Amino acid sequence: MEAYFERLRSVYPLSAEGLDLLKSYMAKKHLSKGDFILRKDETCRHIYFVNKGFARIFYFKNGKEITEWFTPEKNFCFSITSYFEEKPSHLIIECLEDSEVIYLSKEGLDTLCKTHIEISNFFSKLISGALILSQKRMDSIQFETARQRYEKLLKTQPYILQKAPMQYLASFLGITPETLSRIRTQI
Amino acid sequence: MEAYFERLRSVYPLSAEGLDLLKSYMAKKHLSKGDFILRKDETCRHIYFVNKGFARIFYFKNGKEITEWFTPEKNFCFSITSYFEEKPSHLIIECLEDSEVIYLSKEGLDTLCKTHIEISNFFSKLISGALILSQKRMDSIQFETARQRYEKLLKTQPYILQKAPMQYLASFLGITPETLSRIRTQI
DNA sequence: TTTTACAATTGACAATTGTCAAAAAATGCA
DNA sequence: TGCATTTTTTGACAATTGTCAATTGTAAAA
Repeated sequence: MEAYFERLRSVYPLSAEGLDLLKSYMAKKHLSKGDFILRKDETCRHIYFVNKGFARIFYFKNGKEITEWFTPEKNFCFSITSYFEEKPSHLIIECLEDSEVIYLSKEGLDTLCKTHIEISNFFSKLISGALILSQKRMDSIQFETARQRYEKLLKTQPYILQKAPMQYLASFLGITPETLSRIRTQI
Repeated sequence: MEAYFERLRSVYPLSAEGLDLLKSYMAKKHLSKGDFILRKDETCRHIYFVNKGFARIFYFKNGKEITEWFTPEKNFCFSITSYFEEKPSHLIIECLEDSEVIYLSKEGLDTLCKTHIEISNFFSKLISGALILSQKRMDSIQFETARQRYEKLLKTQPYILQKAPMQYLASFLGITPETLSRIRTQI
């Protein structure tokens, strides 16, 4: 069995039948560094699983790129508002490395959720996980300094610091590249 | 039919049977101003619906109260991390007015979700709504100034400004009461 | 290798916000 | 009503961060 099936089961313990159902709505794509998983103004109709590689989620604010999140290997990503509200995405998801991405279609997932309670529960678990992440990140942004958040990143997700350019990290932390540079020299 | 049933159906169009199932796990409480819906270190075992009144969600950071969110009438609230991870809550939910609150038990909801696909879909819709809210608030916090957020609040939820004391609003906006006071004189 | 373009750092200065103290205003209670 | 308490506002100053410009470093292309 492929590794990402195990990852799906770590979200919610799906039966073999449940996995097969999901599988019928999944597609694997190989993308190169710089390719887009989700383009600007495209409606997000899939949940993406970065099986191999590394991606970043960003958008433009006053002509500048703002990095919102990174997606390391073996993690999910999607544009929350575009997906649920079925509107064009202001978020852009880009591969920072050559990547292998599994696309799970919203249409398929919605269909399965209507008829299969196991899939519906899987989906609940998936989005409640996203909700917890979102909540923790919000707390972090509002009530920690940029330095504290940088240090936390250094401890908990050092691979992000290794893979992502400073300018992306700076906008992710909500500060300018200059300020990040000064923080780094003082640690 | 009571008004909050209609509100539940605005989240997801439940059948009469579905509503009855939920109803059996709901309890109504009347609380006074200053009462707690959720105490510190208590595990959040319900989703709360503020049918009448007004509540705020806050926590302590370095001995100071930080307001995280307000819950106006006809809205839901709960501690996301405490509820899903079943851990003691660092968040406190307090009534800022005499309130009528509907408690929907996690235990009941979990039980129903296992066997009733309609309830499972209702729950998915409820938490995806929370996820969208969380996402939008995160964008707002990270990439708007305190003044922009104050002005947006003034436009979209003026009742919060009327009901909540300045000090709560300040910590909600992530600034000091002094800075909020100065912003207000300049608008 | 050299060139070129982009990324990261550094310095000087401006703008914003926080801190602390005090005054003014509002609120609750006897 | 009047007093006590709390909240909000104001002022002075310090600390932090942003902006802009210049410099250095790095990596891909010629």
